Formats: sequence, structure tokens, C-alpha cells
Amino acid sequence: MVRFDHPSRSPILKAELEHLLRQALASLVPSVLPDAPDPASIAVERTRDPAHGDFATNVALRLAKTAGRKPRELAQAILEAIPPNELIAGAAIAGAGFINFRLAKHTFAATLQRIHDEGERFGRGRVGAGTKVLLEFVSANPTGPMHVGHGRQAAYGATLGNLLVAAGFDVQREFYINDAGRQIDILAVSVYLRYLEASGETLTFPVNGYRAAYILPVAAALRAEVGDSLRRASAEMYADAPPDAPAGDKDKHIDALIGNARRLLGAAGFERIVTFARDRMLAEIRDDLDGFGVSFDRWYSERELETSGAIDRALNKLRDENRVYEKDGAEWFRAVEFGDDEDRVVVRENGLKTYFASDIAYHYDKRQRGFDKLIDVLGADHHGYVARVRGGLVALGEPADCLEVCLVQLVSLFRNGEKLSMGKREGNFVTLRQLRDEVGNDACRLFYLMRSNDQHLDFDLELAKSRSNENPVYYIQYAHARVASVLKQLESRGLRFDRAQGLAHAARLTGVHEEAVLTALSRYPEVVEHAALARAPHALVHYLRELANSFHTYYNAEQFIVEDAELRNARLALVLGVQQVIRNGLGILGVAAPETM
RNA sequence: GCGCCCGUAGCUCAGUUGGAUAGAGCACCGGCCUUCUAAGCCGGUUGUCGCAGGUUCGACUCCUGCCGGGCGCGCCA
Repeated sequence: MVRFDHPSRSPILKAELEHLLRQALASLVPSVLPDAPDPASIAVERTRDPAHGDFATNVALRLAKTAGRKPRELAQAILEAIPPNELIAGAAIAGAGFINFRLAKHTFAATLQRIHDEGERFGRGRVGAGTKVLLEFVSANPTGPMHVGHGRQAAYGATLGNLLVAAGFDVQREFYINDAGRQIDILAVSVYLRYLEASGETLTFPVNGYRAAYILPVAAALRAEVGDSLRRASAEMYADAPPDAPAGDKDKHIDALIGNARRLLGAAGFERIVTFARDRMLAEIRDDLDGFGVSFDRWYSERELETSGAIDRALNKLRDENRVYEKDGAEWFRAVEFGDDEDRVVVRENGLKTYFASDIAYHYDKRQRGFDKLIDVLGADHHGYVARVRGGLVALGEPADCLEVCLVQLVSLFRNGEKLSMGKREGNFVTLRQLRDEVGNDACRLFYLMRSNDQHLDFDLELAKSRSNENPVYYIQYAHARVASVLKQLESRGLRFDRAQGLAHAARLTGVHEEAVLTALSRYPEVVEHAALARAPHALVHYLRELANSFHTYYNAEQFIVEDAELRNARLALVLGVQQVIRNGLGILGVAAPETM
């Protein structure tokens, strides 16, 4: 039996075959091939049709022209040049010039052995090579609860993080707290006005304030903490404030209110409300994420970025290198020179820095902290922002490709075939919390992850919470639970699983269903690697469904608990392998793997 | 107007640097429980891959132009 525990051996069969193929091609230079082919062009792929074997490659087709030979002829030469190995049991030239490979049976047994040896570590790879990745996701504004769109970003980001770790990257997950700038002041003044109302003042709430109900408990909590000590007459709050929209300018109105609050309470007093409100909102966000199984290594405050001087350092560097200029009293970054559509303001006419200045500084800071790769998960509505941040990084001397942005498309909720309208302004949007309460964490995460992130998501509430066979969530979980059930049955018959015997007789697993299951299991490390590199968690969901499918088919076709102990233990080793891989995969997705359904 | 995403079976969607006969779930029809959980399995039906050109041995995939849907284009964040 071949054991894949030698350091040079990859757990990924695909990589093993590609290694052999590269050796073969290298040996054909220069007799057949003029020069060494681009390694990236040398690949084997799983066949779609089992009749074509386990893996296939199209290198002969790709290289035929440079070799000046017919594809099938070149394929023959490549075939003959493949070094002796214990992996390939058969190879054939097919079609226009494909080379099909059939794996030796013992590779299946070796895969099974690995699963049992490695357990929850099975599937981990090394392509990441310890590359330091800073994965930023969600970063929801602390001005309100998270909505279903944030939920998708949370599920996507958390799973992508798990995939990257599994693929050998060194990942830090970070949540950027947008707690500076005008919006946080609007939050504070909104809370303060509700506080005044709760204290007995009567006032007209500004149209531009946060009017939604979630502000009320924050105001009540503030009052519980400070009593009437912050109460001021509403007439003073509204003194000299221009009329509110539609008659006046809603921006000027609320800015005047913020100014008045600051004057009446003192800068420190207003700061206290800002901090109080922010912390309350953040606590709720953190609580939501915890409940959803999403955690971060660090919560990075925009305010800290300012107070630490990081923003000024970045701006000064841009100034030193003549990347900014003055116009109309503001300071502009030459974004056009770095691929953006237009130049962008970094310091406003009023002397305040824009959020964009913070973002440049923040991303620059990530690089300064030693991260090779910066991955941002953003809502698709932020796509316009990518070019300018990348431009900022390049202007600061960082490579353009150090920043990678994964855009997550919008989510639409459907109930009884009707789309739910969600207006964020009216505060009637559906929160992540409400969604989780209604459909449960598992369905929530799986539904979020089933579709490609760049596909708009239609989330069917009725389907997600139906406890029926229409619901795809249960299909995978059911396979896991069924294995547990088999073991219980085994026990109740007074038998016990003999792992060593099962693995020793894995060669007896030669039925079509058994080979289908083994093939599916052996694909797992490849799927994890692909999903991580393609930033495509949905690929793992689809794989788990296929694995579950091969298991359910096997389950219906064969009895596992049979008289023949060797065969019984081999089959049990196989289905336990399925259970382990499903558990590992669901773990990456953040979905529970129940023992019973 | 400009930029990004999407357009594949009745519906919701996969389709791995371009590859072999374009797949899955749901829905629909017909079978399978005295045997480890029927939330399962087996079989059947379903396509101008939005349209038109181009590149190539080969295009759902790449390029160009249209059509349709979504999102974004502030000294807001």
C-alpha cells in the first residue's frame, strides 16, 4: 500500500500527476519540444465521464503546434516519457489528443488511510505556503444592526478564511470599525435626541437622523446610565439650526444639531455619547456575528487610525512624493494617474479628512504590519471604490496585486414567491438576526454559500425553513447522520468497528458505488485547494452535495453491516471516511454536522 | 453617459488556466421500505448556453458590437 506521508508527496492526487507530467515534458526537451513549456499550462483535470478514467490532460493538444507534431503523436511521446510510478495504473490516448489516466486501486486505499490518520486535518494543503493574508470582511457601520446583505458577507468571509487556512495560508481576520466621520456623529445626535425625548423634552426628529426603532433602547440605556445629567432644553438644541428638509437643507440641519450638541455638552460630553452609542451598536453586531459562528482576530478602529497618526503619515508620504495637489481649497489625490476615473479628495475644504484618506491609510497600515496579501470582502455596491484604494496603495509604493477585492452581490428575500422590499432608510430592512431566527443558522449559512459570490442571490425563506426533502440543507447533514446511525446499529448488534482490519482490507472495496465514493473522497483536498484559490466557497457546497449523493446511493445499494467481518470493517472504514470528510467540509462552511436528524 | 456584475432546462443555479456527448437541485411522471433513518435511492421528460460577428484544431468559456436585468458613479460613509 502506498502511503502519502513522505514530505515530497502531496495529499493532492492532481498535484502528484502534474508533477509526473512535468517530469515527462522536461525529458522531451529538446528532442521533441523546443523549450520547456510554461508550468502553468501543464495541468491534469478530473474527468467528467468515468469512462475516461480518473484524470485527463490536454497538454498534447496545447503543445502540438510548438512541437510541430500531431496532437496524438505528441501524446504518445509524452506517455512514453512519464517516469515509472505507483500512481498510474493505466493511461490511454483518446479523442483529439487527450491523455486519460486511470489511478491504481491502492491510491483509493491510501486516501482512506489518510482520512483515518488525519481526521479533522484531512484536506489541509500547502499551496498557501504560509503567505500572510489579511482578510477584512463585513466591516458593517456601527450605526445600526446588520442586515441580510451583511449576513452573506459574513458567511462568505468566514468560510473563505477557513478555506485559506486549510490551504496553508496564514490568515488574520479583521473587522474595520467605521467609527469616525459624520455618520457616527449623526448616530450620536440621533441617540441624544431620543434621550432628550425620553427625558421629557419635545422635539421634531430630523429627517436625516437615524429614525429607526433600534435607536430607542440605546437612548434608554444612556439615560439609565447618566440620568438627567445630559439633559438640555430642546430649544437650545435647535437654536439657530436652519429648517429641516424639505423646506431647508437636511444636511445643514443635522450638522447644526451636531454642532449644538457639541457646544451644549462640551466636546468631551458629546464624545461620551459617540463612544456609548458606538459601543452599544458594536456589541450588537459582535453578538450577531458570534451567534452566526463568525469571529475576528482583530477589530480595528478608524479612530485609532487617526489618533495613532497613521492617516497623517500616509498623507505626508503622498505629499512628499507629489501624489496630491490643492484645488478649490481641498487636497486631491492624483487617482487618475493610478487608473481611477477621476482624482479624489483626501482633505476637504473644511480641513476634515475624507473616509477615503482613512481607507488608504488603513490599507497601507495593513502592509506595514507585514501582510503579503490584503483581501477585502465588500458588497457589490462598493465596486467603484476598488480602483482608488488600489491606486492609493500603488502611490505609496505597494504592488498593485497586493490588494484583492471579493465582491459579494446583493441578496433578495422571497416569501411565498414574492420579493420582500427592503428600504434601509425606513428602517424596515430585514436584519441578519431576524433571518437567523426564522430559518436557523445552518440553512442560513448554506443558502448564503450555495451560490457564487458574484451571482445575485434569491433567498427563498419558505424553502430554507421547510423541514422537507425540498430543502438542500438536510441532504448533506443527513448523510453524516446516517453514518452515525449505522454505528449505533452496529453497537446494538453487539459488534464493534475494527479500524485496522477495515483499512487492511480496503482493497475489497471494488464495487461501482464503493469506487464512486472513494473517488469523491479523494477529490476533497483538490476541492478545498480550488475553492480557496478561486475564493469560491460555493464550490465546496457543490462538492459536499456530490459526496453525499455518492454516499446515499451506496447506502441504498449495499448493506454495510454484513457477516463477513473483513468486508464489514472495510465498508465501515469507508463510510466513516465519508462522515469525516463531510464533517470537515461542513466545518469549513460553518454548518453543523449532526449525529441525528 | 461611464464603470462593474449577471443572462445556461419551466424555476433556482453549477460548469475547474478554452477541450471529449453542456450538468445538478426543484417541479412533473413512474418505480423502491418484513433488511443499517424514505429528510433517501433508481428510471424518465426538459436546452437557438441573450443576439450577431471575430479569434482557433476546438468557444457556454476569450475579443468586439448590440439587447435585457442589477448595482455604482459626492469635498457622504
